[in-house]
Amino acid sequence: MSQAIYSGAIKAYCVSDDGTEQVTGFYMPGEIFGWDGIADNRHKNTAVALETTAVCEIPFNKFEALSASMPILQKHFMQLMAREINNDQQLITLLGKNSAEERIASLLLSISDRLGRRKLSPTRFRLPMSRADIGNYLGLTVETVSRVFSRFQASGYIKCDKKEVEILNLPNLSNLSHQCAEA
Amino acid sequence: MSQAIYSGAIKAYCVSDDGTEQVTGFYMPGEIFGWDGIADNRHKNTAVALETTAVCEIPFNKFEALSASMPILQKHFMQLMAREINNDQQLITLLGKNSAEERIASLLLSISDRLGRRKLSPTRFRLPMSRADIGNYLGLTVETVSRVFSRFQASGYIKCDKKEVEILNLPNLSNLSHQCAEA
DNA sequence: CGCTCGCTTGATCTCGGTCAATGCGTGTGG
DNA sequence: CCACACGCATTGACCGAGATCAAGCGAGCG
Repeated sequence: MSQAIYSGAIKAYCVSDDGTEQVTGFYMPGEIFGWDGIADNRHKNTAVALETTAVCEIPFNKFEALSASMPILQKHFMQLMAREINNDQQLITLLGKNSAEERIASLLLSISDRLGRRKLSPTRFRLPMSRADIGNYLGLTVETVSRVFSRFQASGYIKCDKKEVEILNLPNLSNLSHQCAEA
Repeated sequence: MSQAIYSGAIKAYCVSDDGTEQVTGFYMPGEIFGWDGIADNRHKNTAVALETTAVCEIPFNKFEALSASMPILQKHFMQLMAREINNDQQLITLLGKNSAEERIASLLLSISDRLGRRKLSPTRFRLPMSRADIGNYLGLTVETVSRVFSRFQASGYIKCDKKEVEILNLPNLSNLSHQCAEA
């Protein structure tokens, strides 16, 4: 049914019938993904590890049995699904209303924030995904992603070498991505 | 917790802290919305009726009690939530990868399809929402929405007067919106 | 009657997509 | 060990879809 990530990173994406991929999210340690399969017990989404990754499979039928005896578990899972919905809707806002710079600033801040919660450095990290994945996720081309990274670097917001990123000016970045707080 | 729509139509949207609105969906008779509130028992989303609308409120605590005694109900609701996630991810694809014409074609077809399921005419209907709402939902400006409607009409795909729409060439429209089948 | 609101249409501008070239690290085979 | 290819990232030049600005129009309403 779903999977909890121990270490590493995952990209989730779905392919439409015309063959194009849409990255729907990046998942990092401590996060859970794979809700969509519940709808019809057939995943429309696929997931690939972006680096060496350890996951914990949670089969749906096991979960059903468990939650019958533990109602609190059921509520917890519904909350996690609802959080997924909120995340998606945040992404929808990002794609519908925000510029390339705003989208990438938001992504960087989201990653920073999520790493911070896991007690990892929120200002120095390695992006697990490629520029192409970022572009796909944010509805941009590789070239635009690359240009924005360069521009951010020129402005002194970040320092980055390929996937290695250091956030230098967090306030300015979050100023760019005036989005609601991460769920 | 959530609401089932008897008649009329609803637009759901959320406002970010900078005050901008993002329409996250249109809901029609027989559909259910309001999942997001489960995450923290506080809705980030708001809903307004677009026309005279009758809804049925489903409070979360009632639901919890019910589903404890009826496990099948719980599964059913999780499936509905998962469908919501799938819908959102379809919208994400639409916003990230598709042109203005493709987005609007998809919306028209989605409405057509959903009306058809309720045994209403899938080719002649009245759009319950304004051009501005459509634009907000699809990440477009009012002007672009209006222009695309005009272009579709010029191409003989649809006939429309303000909110009254008739689909003349369904194959061509679905050709435009080469998207995966609605969940 | 005059006002506002929603919709349409036109003119212009701009952000980001497209096309193309280059660099760079890595793996592979001679 | 070197040559080459391949994937990924960067950068530049150009172009176009859609945003922005502006004007006009019909319908509803005080």
